Amino acid sequence: MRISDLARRAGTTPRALRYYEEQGLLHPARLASGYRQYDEQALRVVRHIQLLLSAGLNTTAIAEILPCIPDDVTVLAPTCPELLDGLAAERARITRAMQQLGAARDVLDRLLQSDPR
Amino acid sequence: MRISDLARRAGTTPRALRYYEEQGLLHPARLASGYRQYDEQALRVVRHIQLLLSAGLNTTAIAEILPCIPDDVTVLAPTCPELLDGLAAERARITRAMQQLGAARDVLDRLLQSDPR
DNA sequence: CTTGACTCTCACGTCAACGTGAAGGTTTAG
DNA sequence: CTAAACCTTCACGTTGACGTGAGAGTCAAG
Repeated sequence: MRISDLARRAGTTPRALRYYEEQGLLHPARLASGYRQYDEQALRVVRHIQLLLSAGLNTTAIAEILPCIPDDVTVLAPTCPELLDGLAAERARITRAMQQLGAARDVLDRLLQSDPR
Repeated sequence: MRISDLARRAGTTPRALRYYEEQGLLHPARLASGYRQYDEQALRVVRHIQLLLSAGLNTTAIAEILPCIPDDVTVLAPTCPELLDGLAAERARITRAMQQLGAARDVLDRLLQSDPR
């Protein structure tokens, strides 16, 4: 699978995929021509990257987490133990972010409540 | 109340407060010396700004929303009707963001589940 | 009346996740 | 065999919410 195929299937751009590789998140094989070659597994990895990015993790944190995410999603990983503290901290950060989003949504709801429609 | 007092009470910096003013979010009075003078109400406004910023709204959107938020929080605002669509869109965006955060947290939870402690 | 802690207004720097050409090689359909 | 449509590697540009001095005025205490 070539870069723009994967980009299309993941709903992103070739540039983003090259950037992920530059940050150590993807490691595609290379053809003799230099073209990047992605396998099916790469699509799931990219989806994980997008999810974690949208959760506010940066590429550095994701680079540490990704190797701990098993290929087969139904099987739990032998979690990298040195990351547990960091992961718990990120989890707490996400929970706080969700609470803040909820509070912000409540503010908007107070305004939308008097909707004349 | 001077700028660094408000900054301390709001857990932010003078620079951020000047930036908010530059973006039209705050309108402090000025002393003859040119010093900014903030009233108690300003603290609540700053908290609203922080909340909405953390929810992913930019200063432009917040500048439109703020005048619709009543001083007395217990009273609903006569909502600015032209903003309803934008507010609803932001609300939807926040809901999606919360869902993505939840999904990302689930990913982390799968990894944390095998915590040996 | 001076010193230290504020304050003011420019104005450039930062950081992360890409966007956007530039200049050139590769693949594939006709 | 050629032209379109890919791909490659630099490398600089963008965006938003500030950080960080620079240079200068202001205020409160001793």
